[in-house]
Amino acid sequence: MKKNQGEIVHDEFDIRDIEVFHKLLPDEQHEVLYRRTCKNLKRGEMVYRENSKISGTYLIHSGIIKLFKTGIDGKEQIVRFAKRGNIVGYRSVLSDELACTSAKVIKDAEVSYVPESVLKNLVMNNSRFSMALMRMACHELGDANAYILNIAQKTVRERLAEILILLDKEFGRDDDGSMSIKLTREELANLIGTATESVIRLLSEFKNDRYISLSGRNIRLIEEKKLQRVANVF
Amino acid sequence: MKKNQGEIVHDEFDIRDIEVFHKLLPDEQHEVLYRRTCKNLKRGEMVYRENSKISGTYLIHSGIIKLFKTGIDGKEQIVRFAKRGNIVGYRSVLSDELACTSAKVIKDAEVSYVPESVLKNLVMNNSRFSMALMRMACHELGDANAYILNIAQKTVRERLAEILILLDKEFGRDDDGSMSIKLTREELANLIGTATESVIRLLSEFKNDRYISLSGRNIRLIEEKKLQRVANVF
DNA sequence: CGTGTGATTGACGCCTGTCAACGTCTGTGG
DNA sequence: CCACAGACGTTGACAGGCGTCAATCACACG
Repeated sequence: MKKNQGEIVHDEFDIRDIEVFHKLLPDEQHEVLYRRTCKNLKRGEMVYRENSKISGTYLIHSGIIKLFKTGIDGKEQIVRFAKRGNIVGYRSVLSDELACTSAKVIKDAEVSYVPESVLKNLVMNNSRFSMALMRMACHELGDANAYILNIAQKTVRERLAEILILLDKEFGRDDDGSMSIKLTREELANLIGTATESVIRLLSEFKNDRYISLSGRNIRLIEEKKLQRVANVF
Repeated sequence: MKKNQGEIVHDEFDIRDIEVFHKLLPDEQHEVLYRRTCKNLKRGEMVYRENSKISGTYLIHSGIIKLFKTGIDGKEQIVRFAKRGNIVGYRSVLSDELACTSAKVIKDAEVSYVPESVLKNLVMNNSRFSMALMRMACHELGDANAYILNIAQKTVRERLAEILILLDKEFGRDDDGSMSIKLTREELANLIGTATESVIRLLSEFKNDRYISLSGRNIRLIEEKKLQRVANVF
């Protein structure tokens, strides 16, 4: 949202960023606006932690959040990213369970926090909204299933090639042509379920093969077609 | 379910088997009973296929269904089982997507089929039911995330030990003490994401170590504690 | 009794995880 | 401005887990 010149009042974000909330009636939207809290979060900040009780849901207006589970000896497993338009934490709220993932900011983010009671009221009273949420959850479930297949059946090499293509598509590119999402090698490893060193080796292999170019955390896809072939996608 | 008093039609199953339908009002339950179709399915029969349009959801009254995705060169990846009380196919119906899995009968099953329109009407009109369904979907999403962590970070050996414990717990045991769910070695492999031969080798290893006993597809857990340790669960 | 599916076992080797050492960069504090 | 610490990236060496291929066995079924 824009601020009034000079005075920084309007650090409130536009609820229309979040598609699923389009289904709300004007009154309901106002209710949300009234009850929500806006926050600016910097890279590295935690949004919530695995196994904690979540008392509300977070709407992402900008930036990127990673959702991950913590495994043996603290190794993270990223299960999903959330960007503008997504909401996180709703799973725990709606299923009345503890958070099954942690959420951490990857790219500075603007989020608004909507208390549990508000969300649940909306679900109970507005069936169109409820249906939209359900559709979202079901879609995510489909993604998760696809993810399981990939990790279970593909080699690390294939998974890395595929994830590069997916991330490039989902988050777009910066002006310089590099992928907009910047991950550490470790985060890439935690995403495809492998060791950091393996990611490094495979990335430089792709680089030598001229499939991609590297510059720090910036990755540019040069030969997407060939990456596709490596990824074994049909 | 009984129809007219006295006359009992045996090929109709009790809707109360499915917990989420408890939220329905009497009228709505009757609507479901009136519109549903009962089926007996034998091991090996397909319920629906991946990438097909699903026109309704299936309620499982007895038996076991496996849900799986088909990967490269046809290798199956099992993502979930469904048993008495579960419903399958609802994900595609509610998200208006093609089926992201195939469903196949593992243990002879009694299912009833409820057309899409009926399910959607219920969701739109009964918010308590809708909430219950949502809760179910969200819970499944949590399961899927946990599964991703397991496959990504654990060794085949650990995954096998863990899945044996989980299946034993979820499906119970027969009179002879063997796990109630009988899977082929290949299905076990498709569940934990490995090769059939690896499952065979590890099973006989567990057997030699006296953690389990084997007799065809019957598996009995002898030393669950030690399996737990192998599984690396905390 | 032939046929087919599933279970086993052995051989082989590559992919990948682990360990260790080192290089690079950034921010901090003296 | 430099030194230092700490996070991140890179490279090499090495072993072993696990996938693949192939042959054989076990068992059910028409």
